[in-house]
Amino acid sequence: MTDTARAWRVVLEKIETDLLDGRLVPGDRLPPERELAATLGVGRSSVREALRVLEVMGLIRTGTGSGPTSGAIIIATPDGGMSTLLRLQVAAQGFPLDDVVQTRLVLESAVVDRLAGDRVHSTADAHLVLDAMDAADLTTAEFLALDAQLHLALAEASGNSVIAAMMGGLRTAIESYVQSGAARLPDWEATAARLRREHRDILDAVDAGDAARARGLVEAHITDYYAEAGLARTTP
Amino acid sequence: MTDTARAWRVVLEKIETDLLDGRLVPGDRLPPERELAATLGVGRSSVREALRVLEVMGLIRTGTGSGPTSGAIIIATPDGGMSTLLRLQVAAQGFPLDDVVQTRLVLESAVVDRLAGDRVHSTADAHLVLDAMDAADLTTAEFLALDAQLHLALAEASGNSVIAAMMGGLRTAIESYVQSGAARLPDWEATAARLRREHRDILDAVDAGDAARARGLVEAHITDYYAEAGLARTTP
DNA sequence: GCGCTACTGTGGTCAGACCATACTCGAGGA
DNA sequence: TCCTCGAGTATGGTCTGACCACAGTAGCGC
Repeated sequence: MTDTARAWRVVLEKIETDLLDGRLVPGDRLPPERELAATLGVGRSSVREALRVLEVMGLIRTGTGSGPTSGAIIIATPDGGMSTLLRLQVAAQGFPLDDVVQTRLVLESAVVDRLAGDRVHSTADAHLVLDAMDAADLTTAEFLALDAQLHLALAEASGNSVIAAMMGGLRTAIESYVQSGAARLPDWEATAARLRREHRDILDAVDAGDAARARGLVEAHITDYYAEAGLARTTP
Repeated sequence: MTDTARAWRVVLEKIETDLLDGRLVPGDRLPPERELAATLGVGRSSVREALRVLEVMGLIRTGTGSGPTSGAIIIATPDGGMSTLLRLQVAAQGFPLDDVVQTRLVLESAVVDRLAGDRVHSTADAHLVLDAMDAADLTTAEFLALDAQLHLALAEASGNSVIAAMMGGLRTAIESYVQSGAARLPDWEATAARLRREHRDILDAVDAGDAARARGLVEAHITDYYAEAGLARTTP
């Protein structure tokens, strides 16, 4: 029965077990598609379908030509895959916008909480982005991009790659909604000024080690913005 | 240049924009592969690569034959895709085990916090699983499966589908590690008894509306178990 | 009117071909 | 000897066409 299962799944499982057993580690090259197909007794197109999944999920990178940079190479960079998954699910209405925002709230609160708690990690990157946001000639899109970068910098500073990937993905998933929400604001400049102030306050609280205050500020920061832009309920 | 980009991406983007614009909604059927290929000017194999990605991500379900259940149908069930993504990333060492456990901690704390806070949601499902776990003749694997089910029931009770999907995925991702960790325990029966007790305590706190206590109990519950099984650092 | 059969439409898979690309290696010249 | 350049080769990217398995449907014969 197993051999009647879908051919591409065979390929996927073979690679997954190779990963689990340590036969494949990041940096390794997979066998050429034609060779994989012959080894597993499936067609090359089935191999390609499996590789396509792995590529979108951020597990491999493929390169044409020959030499060390060609072929399929294990990379394991989760950001892209998480973004794609969340974005598509939101688009297909598998994830309500509200739930995405609430989840962002949970994760971001946890991030600043931890950052403020154990002062091991540096917020230097976040400060750099913060300063960049003070430029006066930013378009709305540029400002929002920096905003996303700032929140992501905080997540990365906390040192948890899973949370960082999830936050990046959540942000990407609702990016188009954030853009259109900003366009609906009555006075963007005023909002931008407020956001800048709130960002500074949050980072101040984090740097001061005041976890409770940082958490409260972050929650207000996110909740207020989405409410103001008409993107989500004010209360969960 | 964009039109010389990868053919399967064209297909993926076409479907994504159709979803975003509401031209496709859950329950709809996609055009047949051959028709999609002709419409978009790509080969059928490229279409199939895109559909494979959508299938693994949980956006579509494909069926052979003819009639209403055949073809590719939009379903938007995120659980499978999230599980696959996290499982593969953990296998490929893109996500350290510690980070997965810590993220689970963050999400689960938030879940019980919210459940205890606004008493709108019912914990009836969780109680059912809890009772099932009292059966005396459970194997380790069965107990762990129910354990996973219990935690997932709590996440679903909180009403946030994103968090529920993430928690389910995180659990799946580390399932094999949890299994092998349980096998290393000196006295499984004693641990199981303790876990049962902790589960009851957590649900009691939730039902009593004591958010702070529920949160503390959950954190201890998870942290202790992983520490005992030698799967993660005790402190972040 | 009923039941069976052939047809049709769908995804699943494979084989083969061709192209673009990027490295490799050797021949030939400076 | 060393450099340069061109042919060769290995790889992914794509398309085409073919065949199979399966499920519903229509039409035919009784």
